[in-house]
Amino acid sequence: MPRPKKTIPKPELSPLALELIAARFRALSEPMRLRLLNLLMVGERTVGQLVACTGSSQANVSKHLSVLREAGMIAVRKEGLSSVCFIADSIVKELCDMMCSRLREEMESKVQAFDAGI
Amino acid sequence: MPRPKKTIPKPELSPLALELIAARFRALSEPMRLRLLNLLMVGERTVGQLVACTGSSQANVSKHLSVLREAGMIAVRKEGLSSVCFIADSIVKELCDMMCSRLREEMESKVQAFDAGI
DNA sequence: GGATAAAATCACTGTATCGCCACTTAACGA
DNA sequence: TCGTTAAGTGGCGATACAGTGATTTTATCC
Repeated sequence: MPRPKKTIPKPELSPLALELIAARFRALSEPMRLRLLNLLMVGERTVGQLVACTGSSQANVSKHLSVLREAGMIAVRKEGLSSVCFIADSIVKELCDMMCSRLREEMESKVQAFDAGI
Repeated sequence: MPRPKKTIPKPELSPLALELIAARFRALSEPMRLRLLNLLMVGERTVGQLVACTGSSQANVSKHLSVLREAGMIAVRKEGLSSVCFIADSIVKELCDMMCSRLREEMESKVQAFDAGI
């Protein structure tokens, strides 16, 4: 058997699958959470550092981090009093880069259309 | 100049960029919209067909479609009385496939951990 | 023009969530 | 044990959004 994993025919996604996928996209659907992820892409940071970087309240940052944690996108390591956060899923960077470059493409094509006199 | 496009250093995303990226992920953050996109991946469909396939109300489907349209993910072509919807951005399939396979990986690894006796 | 069908839009309700404030919990040091 | 600091949690008000029903717009046919 050369192919132990059968390719999924994907006739239709189950309600559970839809909800799980939606939940992960939902975690990426808030600017503040994207900002936190963007900061964490540089390197791991404590919650306090993220609070300082964003200028938001500690409670708010903590809540957003827990959303990202439940979505499996970040993980937390305790170090003394601090909690060190880091990206736990490489898909985060891929997804954001993909979306970001796509937006850039679209905007540039709009500029071109504008310049072309449309 | 071999590199007319400078690579983006990405020190930090602007608030506008964050909002635009978040908005696109938000469009993918609802099960019903994912379901509509999933149906459209098979081929183009009229609004009425999508209403029939999903079993949801016409008003609801119409609203979700307009969200997807504003996000640039689908486009609509008028054909007589009907509006034919189709995927307008190939990134949709990429993003959903990526998320879907990642979820599958995670679940399978959980099953393995379970079988291993954790 | 009038009737009909398809889709969009409006008005409304219930629910979810963002941000803030206050409080609690957890971990370290004196 | 007490005090301090870091982070998590619960409550609250405002806002956003999903879903529904009713209405309006748009296009076709008679």
